[in-house]
Amino acid sequence: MDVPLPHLDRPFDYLVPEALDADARPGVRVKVRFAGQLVDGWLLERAESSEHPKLAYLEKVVSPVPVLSPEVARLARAVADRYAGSLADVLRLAVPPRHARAEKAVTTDTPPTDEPAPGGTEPDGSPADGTEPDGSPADGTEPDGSPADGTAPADGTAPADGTAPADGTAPADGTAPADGTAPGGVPSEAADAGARPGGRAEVDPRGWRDYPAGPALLRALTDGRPARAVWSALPGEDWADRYADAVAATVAGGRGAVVVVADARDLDRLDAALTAVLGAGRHVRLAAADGPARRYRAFLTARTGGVDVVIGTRAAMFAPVRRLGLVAIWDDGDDLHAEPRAPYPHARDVLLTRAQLGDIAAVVGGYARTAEAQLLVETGWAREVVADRAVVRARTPAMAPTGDDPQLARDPGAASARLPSLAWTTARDALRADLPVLVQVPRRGYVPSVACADCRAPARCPHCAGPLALPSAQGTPACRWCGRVAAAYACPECGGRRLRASVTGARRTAEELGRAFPGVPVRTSGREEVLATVPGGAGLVIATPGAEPVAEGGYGAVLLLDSWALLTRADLRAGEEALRRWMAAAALARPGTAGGRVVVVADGALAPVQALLRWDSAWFAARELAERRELGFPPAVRMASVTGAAEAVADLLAGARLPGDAEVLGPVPADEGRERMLVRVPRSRAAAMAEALHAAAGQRSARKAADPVRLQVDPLTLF
DNA sequence: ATAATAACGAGA
DNA sequence: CTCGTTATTATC
Repeated sequence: MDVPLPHLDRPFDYLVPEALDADARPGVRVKVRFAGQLVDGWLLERAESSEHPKLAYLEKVVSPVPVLSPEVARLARAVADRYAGSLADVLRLAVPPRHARAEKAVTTDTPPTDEPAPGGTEPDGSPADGTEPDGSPADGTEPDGSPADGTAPADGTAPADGTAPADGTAPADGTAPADGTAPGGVPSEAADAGARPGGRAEVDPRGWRDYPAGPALLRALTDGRPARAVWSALPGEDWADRYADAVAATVAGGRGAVVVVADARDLDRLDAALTAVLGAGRHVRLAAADGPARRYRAFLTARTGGVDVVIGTRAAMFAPVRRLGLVAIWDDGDDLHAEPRAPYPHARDVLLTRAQLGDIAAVVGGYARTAEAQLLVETGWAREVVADRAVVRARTPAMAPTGDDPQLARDPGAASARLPSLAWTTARDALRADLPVLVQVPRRGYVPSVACADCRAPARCPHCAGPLALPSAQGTPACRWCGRVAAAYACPECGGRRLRASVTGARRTAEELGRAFPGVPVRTSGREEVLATVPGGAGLVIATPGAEPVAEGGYGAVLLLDSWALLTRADLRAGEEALRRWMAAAALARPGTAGGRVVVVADGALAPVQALLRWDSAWFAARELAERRELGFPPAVRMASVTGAAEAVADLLAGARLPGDAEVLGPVPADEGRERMLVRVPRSRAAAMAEALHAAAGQRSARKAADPVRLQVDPLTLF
């Protein structure tokens, strides 16, 4: 039922009129009369009988195309359960809005039928292997709204099933759906592919040879084994080519792939790489930015089996792909991978859930490793694919930290105001060698902190020394930590009373640098205009994080400015995020042996800076994860945030039958007068917490509680 | 939203 | 004890 009310998050039975019998197949959109009105819904399965005494008739089959595949239906249910959300909400994300013209175009090319055999028996589902994608044991209850007892095997240890791969893959919990059937109730072709004896085409591992476990990973993909990898890309790595290789290896084994990237630019790059490797017409791209018609067309092409490879932004994470054999995500630390609509699933988690539910390989890749990816490695759910230190050293640009030079920084009139001398000389040398120089500058407004307009000292709260921020352009500055308003701020350094936004935008920086290096062409790449590539000769490129163009032959120098602004953000992920952005920029520099240099304007003793200098984000991620264990933050634990009007939040939590070991923290004030409470449980209780919160939300919606409450599981920002 | 149903209280 | 009103709950 396509209604978002949590208390209606379950299937309802309807009679199928004779006239609709042929079209009424699992996966089609339908309209039904519900509580007196016509509502949209999904036909999940056909059955012979119903428990319910008096059934109404199906009103209409919206379209005979079974857009919701059994695999995706099962995935959507699992994602809803994980995120304490409703199936309807997830399906809204999983199946793009119908576009009738696109549907006509695609379905006249291709017959709309494929694996879900009409009238096929539906297994009762939930093989319920007791592990989560992160390798932690799930607790006993599987709140999938499905059968009878609702209990799953409580212990997370599944017997090693016969298909457990020897190399490049995780040990222990590679559980297959017990009976070898796909969710659709037909024999899984995937299982066939895995069992088929060798002799298939082998794909050249190319750049994967730089990683000791790389060739084995590709072999596993071709052999149809569910390898799981956390990949730390080398600097200078052409990640899109590597993913194209991985997809090609999967396709060579007769299976399909889904690859998710963060933004349109990454998608274009992957698109090109894939076209080069697979040829045109073997894949489709699925992105909301491509428009409803193209998006739906791509979706249907995949759904009807026209292609077996889907790439895209997070809109593609639910893409229906036949015989899916690989899910992959690039740069999983990018916050664009977090879906902003309820129930706020993260692309990485959706893909990993998908890999877990089917016997599907997974690759989580990036230059920088997230704490979440580190958890996959530490729990043994995935194997790391990393280069040897010697190779890393050979590929890494020469890196150096440099402190902010107070003399220059205090002289706002100087053209080089923001360039410490090491950064300046490094850039000059690269330009003299006719090499391009990349300057990474945080986005204006990214860090809302303010500084003294006269001496540029960061404005700090007089009470707690927290960073002051301007809520709006003309507001009164307030402390980000304690919330006190600093009405009459006076700079402790120089006594100045005027404040300014402390982070200068890319345009301003471009002007300043243009003056510092006269005669050198300056390009900017940022929010308004993102450049994909720049030519190899001398030139300055000013880019905000995520918008750095690739330079032909690599940059001679990369300058990472305003680093303190990234590091002092009041955010749990500040360090991880800073490292991710630095590595993404530094990866575009030439290797040190070819003259590539990176200067980061930050204290070299800081851990994220250390990790950058050594190109060792695995070390940093392990440290980060250890710290989160210490503090009790995700991903070491599972957290949920409950946001809304104070009474509503209290009401929901009062009605929630949380697991005994749940901790309730807060309240802390949230924006617009609402407040936020956090619920924290050990990972083993994650499912129970989600179910309890979803049920409590159901109780509230059933009695039509007015003020809404937002439930978020593992929200990206905690404070 | 709306209908069925349970709960309640007043008057016979 | 019954009827009429109101709160509650399920909605195929």
